[in-house]
Amino acid sequence: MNDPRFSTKQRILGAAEDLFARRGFAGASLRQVTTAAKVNLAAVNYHFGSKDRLIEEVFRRRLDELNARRLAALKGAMAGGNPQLAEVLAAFIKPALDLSLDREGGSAFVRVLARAYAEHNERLRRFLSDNYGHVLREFAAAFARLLPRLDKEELYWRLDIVAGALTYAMADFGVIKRRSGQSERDFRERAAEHLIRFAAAGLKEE
Amino acid sequence: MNDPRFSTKQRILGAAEDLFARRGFAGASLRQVTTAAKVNLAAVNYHFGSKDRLIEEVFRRRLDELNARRLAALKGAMAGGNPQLAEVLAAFIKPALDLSLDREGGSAFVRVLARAYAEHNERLRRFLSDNYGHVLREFAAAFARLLPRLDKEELYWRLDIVAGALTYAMADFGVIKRRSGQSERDFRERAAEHLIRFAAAGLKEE
DNA sequence: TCCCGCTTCAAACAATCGTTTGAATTCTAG
DNA sequence: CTAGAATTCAAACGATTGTTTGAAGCGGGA
Repeated sequence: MNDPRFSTKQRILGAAEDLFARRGFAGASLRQVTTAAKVNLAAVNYHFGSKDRLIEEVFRRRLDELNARRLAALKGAMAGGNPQLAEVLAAFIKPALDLSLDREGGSAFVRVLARAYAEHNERLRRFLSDNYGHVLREFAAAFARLLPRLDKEELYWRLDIVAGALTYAMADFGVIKRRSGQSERDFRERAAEHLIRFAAAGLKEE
Repeated sequence: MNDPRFSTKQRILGAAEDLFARRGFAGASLRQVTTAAKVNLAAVNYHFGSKDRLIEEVFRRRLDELNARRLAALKGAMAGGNPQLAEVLAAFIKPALDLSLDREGGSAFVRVLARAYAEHNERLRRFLSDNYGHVLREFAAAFARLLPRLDKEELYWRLDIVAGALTYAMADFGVIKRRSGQSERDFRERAAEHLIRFAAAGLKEE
């Protein structure tokens, strides 16, 4: 009993993640969330204070680990001395892939993440920028060292495009569907491979 | 007077487009829409029947012309006999760019379009697929002729990535901001150029 | 055992939601 | 000018929203 993995707080976060992914932040009501979590309606305001703060906690729970993995993978890729472009790209993309394979709602979360981009919500953007902006800056610096012939503006443009393609691909927005024989893991890994090769080609160009 | 460009119907569509872009379909209420449009609340249900049908009309108004332009540009690119990859890409991307430059809400609409992807709303997806799926199929066929060495699955993967990057870039999700001296048109055209070159490199790879 | 802090609960709060109504107004064709 | 259709209007509908309340239930230390 009392396993913190199934605490009221975690059950709310899990149900919120799922419903935010499927119906959006405004589209999913607290009553839907608490019903799915098998929790009393008032528990959200008791544990989180408000719906906005619940949304922030949904992000924090996943992004803390995601970005730690990304930075660790980046450090690993840079350690060898002469890192390959594909390695650095993989350091950014693979942890997101792993997250999307997490049995407990990870694939829902990447869709929530994509929604966060679509929402031009100022409060949410500032929260994400304040808490996780340094990760993007570290990767930008790494790419700058790998592609010294690209001027800064050109590099930023291309990284921006890569980030867009990644967000879109991870959230399953695309038209490509998994074939019936194929496992989810297999499908995701294939997607990451295609994405890394495509992005590497676009980044290296000229 | 009675200019159809400023009719009740069009004013509602314009206001809805703007508010859907900023707050999402669920996040923007009909009261906010009708207030912004300087129109009575009941006018939405009188002219469109329901909020869902209003959403569909917001898409139809822009997509009819967008897709007609895309198909015309594609026909132009294929007419020469030996079309370049960049031309076909431009036929797909440039009309979206032009739309995003339309003074009357075009830039809001591309953000609405991006939201449509984030919403996994079944009704909306079917509406878009039914009405505009044939455009994507025509472009896929054109790319298949241009890249005969890629097998079908590989091609679909890459087109999927391109579509994601385009959606993302057009909706201004990225971190790149327009410099103060730069005009909106200039910025958008630069974005399209980067996107076309990046996508062409990724599509041609190997 | 009793007590106290933590958590859960049913119920209600005012506000806002999409939609409907029926009368008032405006437009248009004869 | 007038009849009738098309449109706009203020008001209200029941349902649902996020949040608050105060009492009930709970578990562990004295």
